[in-house]
Amino acid sequence: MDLFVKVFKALGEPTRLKILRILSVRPMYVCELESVLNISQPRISQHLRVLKEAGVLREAKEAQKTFYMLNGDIIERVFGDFIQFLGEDIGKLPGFEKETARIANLDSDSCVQSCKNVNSAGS
Amino acid sequence: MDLFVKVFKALGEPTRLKILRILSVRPMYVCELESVLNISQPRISQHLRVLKEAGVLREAKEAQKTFYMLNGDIIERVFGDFIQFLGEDIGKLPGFEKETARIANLDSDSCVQSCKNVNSAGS
DNA sequence: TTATTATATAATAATATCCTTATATTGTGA
DNA sequence: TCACAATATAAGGATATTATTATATAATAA
Repeated sequence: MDLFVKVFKALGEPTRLKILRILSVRPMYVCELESVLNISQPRISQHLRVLKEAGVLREAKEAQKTFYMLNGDIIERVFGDFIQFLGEDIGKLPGFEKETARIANLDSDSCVQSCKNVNSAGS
Repeated sequence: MDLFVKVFKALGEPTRLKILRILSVRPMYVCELESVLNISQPRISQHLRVLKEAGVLREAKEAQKTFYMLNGDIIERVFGDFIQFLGEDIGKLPGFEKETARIANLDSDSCVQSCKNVNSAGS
């Protein structure tokens, strides 16, 4: 799930989406992105790092320059995995053990805050 | 593009992803989510609002209760639209006019900051 | 009407994100 | 080596997000 969060967080920012869209035209150097986007170089570098760390971009160093490109069809794959994640039997998902158990225990009284536990206190 | 940002931002948060995953088992009342997730009610309500405003969830009021459910296959549709957005001819995208023009003007000197403009200043 | 249930909203503090300015790093050519 | 080009990183302030606590709203039942 952490990967989903990371990727969606990376995509959920307008400047990064613009960078992605530009790089989907063709791979570019940072300095080219700077010309195209007309925003500051550190700002671009920082966003590129987030996208790279999410696995969405790859980089290729060429002398002083760095070439950035979309990382294959990773976005499609993550999207597919996410749809699958939503459709999967929740009992099979790691990290949802407690939730699965609590869903199984949901009964019609689940929403009644009143004296549910008072009587079971025994005396 | 704003819609993409809104949806990805909504998905890019662990608690909201958990809520989504739980609601993909079946629609639930807020109080049921509270039992299942074991987190505070305001926290759940606030996340539900974000998801609803992104269009990912729908709600149905039933007396005092509110029933929340996944909004059909909107996620799949947004994902599909986004892949299409990335593949589209950038010249056809609203909001990318300037970038399109600047890409067209990129030349081999695009990365040379030096005296590009000095000579053209005329004298 | 009054109390209670279910939910939403408001206010606040803690944390995270984003952008800018400044500086560091690394490679290249003079 | 020295200067510079290209990029990355660091530090700072401004803003946004998240979670908590407290309160408001709205429906229902007594």
